[in-house]
Amino acid sequence: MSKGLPKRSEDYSGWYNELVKKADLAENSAVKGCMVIKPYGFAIWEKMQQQLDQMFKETGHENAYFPLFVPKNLFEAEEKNAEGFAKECAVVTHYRLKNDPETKGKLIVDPEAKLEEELVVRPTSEAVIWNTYKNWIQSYRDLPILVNQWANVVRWEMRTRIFLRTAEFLWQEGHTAHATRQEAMDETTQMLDIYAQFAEEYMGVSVVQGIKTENERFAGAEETFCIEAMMQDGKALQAGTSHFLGQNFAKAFDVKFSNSEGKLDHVWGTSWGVSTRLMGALIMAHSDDDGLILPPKLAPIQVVIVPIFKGEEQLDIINEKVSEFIPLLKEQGISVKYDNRTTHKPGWKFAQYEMKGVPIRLAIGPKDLENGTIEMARRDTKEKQTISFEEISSIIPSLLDEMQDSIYQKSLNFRMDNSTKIDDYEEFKKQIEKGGFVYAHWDGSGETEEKIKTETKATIRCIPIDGENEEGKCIYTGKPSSKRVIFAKAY
RNA sequence: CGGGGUGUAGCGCAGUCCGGUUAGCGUACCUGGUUUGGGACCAGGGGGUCGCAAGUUCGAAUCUUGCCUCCCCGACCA
Repeated sequence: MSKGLPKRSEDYSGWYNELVKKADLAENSAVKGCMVIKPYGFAIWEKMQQQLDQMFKETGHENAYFPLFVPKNLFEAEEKNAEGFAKECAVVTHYRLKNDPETKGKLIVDPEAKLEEELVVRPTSEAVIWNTYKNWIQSYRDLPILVNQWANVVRWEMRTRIFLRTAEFLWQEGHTAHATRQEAMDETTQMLDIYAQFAEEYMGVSVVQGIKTENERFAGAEETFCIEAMMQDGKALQAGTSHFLGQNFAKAFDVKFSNSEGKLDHVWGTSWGVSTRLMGALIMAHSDDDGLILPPKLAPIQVVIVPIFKGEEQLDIINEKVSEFIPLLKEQGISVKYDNRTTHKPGWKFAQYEMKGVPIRLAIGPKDLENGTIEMARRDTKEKQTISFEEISSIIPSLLDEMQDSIYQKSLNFRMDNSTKIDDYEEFKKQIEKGGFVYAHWDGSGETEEKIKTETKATIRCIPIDGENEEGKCIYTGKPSSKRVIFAKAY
């Protein structure tokens, strides 16, 4: 492994690509557009999953699993949804291979094994799930249905990037069905809140909650809510979406129920998801030129201990000393790794664990044994301090909390510092070039949105939910507007 | 999908233009020794279908054709 990363300031995307590899998170596979998530990267994803899963269950959701394949006739049932995804679908057309009669040892697709009904590899599961819900729902007593699935999906993207946009990715998709519009809308916003809470409290990433414009809305939804995060290069990253589906899918799949008055009505739906893209957000939001910076709550290893020693006798003494306080940390639910391998030098280990973003490093050597101390270094600020053995079990947990908070504050400050209100189009163009979120007035038309996008590459990330109503003029057309929206270049 | 670049040991690269000894270098790896408070040093060693396939040639990493990967730019991207 070669040393060092490209500098963020010189080559941001090169920095990201190298970091993903050097921190052992993931790598490109032999399959076009598909990644291999390596154990260390997957451990972070598992921590995210566990936390999200818990939050879903606390709000009454259950996990289930639906098929990977969607028969084409089901897929096309909801027209807008089908149209929106059609261009990026992988399609199974045959079910058998056979030996190539012309070249020994090669296989060909057996032309006689053509499927009568092609199967679409799910780019999202609304179709197959709503087709199933049809059988599950007869009465208002069957509602609500609150189901989530953890799955993989495939979207045949033209241009891929590890974690941010891959042809196959892992995600969760919640699909709920409700008796009333209000209840479905409440579900939609509840899940958006959960995503925002997860991003901020666990990932330490500050986000804006908002509503997508019609152009950016999920195909088949009546309204799409999202959380938008800002990366260190000032670009936006959509970190999660929650869709109010109205009765669109219920109508497309004929999902009706009798209400308490005995009248038939279509059910109301929502769907919501976050994906392995969150890994990309986590990496890009916090890390520096020395490697990954992980928020303690999602770090697979929270504390690493590195012994510094000459000879086996010294190592034995350190081993013994360390074994005294490791249980005190583990008791408190802290994950600790003691790396007393003799195959690598301390300096090498320091650099490695910095690359991998381990929040706290403890180093203990002969000097410390003499003084009854240990050197404690925090990854985010690189600060080191010497503490006594007695203090370890009390200082570490509070430092982890402090780091979690400080990482979030830094992200929040960064977003604030790079958010500007602008009312002049020329100035707008300059600011978009610089990066960050630009709050500007917009006349509400898709046409204007499209023109601004063509001229500046900026898209409307969202109409912020907590934005104040404020009279103004559209930055492009000068037409009246009642609220600012967020423009930014996005991943 | 269009334009550009790229593919040679685990990783990073040179060699390719102008075909010709045994395909090199750094790093990583293995062995031995000295080391160990920020990516150690010395000596020795192993590892290659030169992206894949076909062709030209006495001879191909090098030339030709086709295919594929990854990266950058564009289009596309709930």
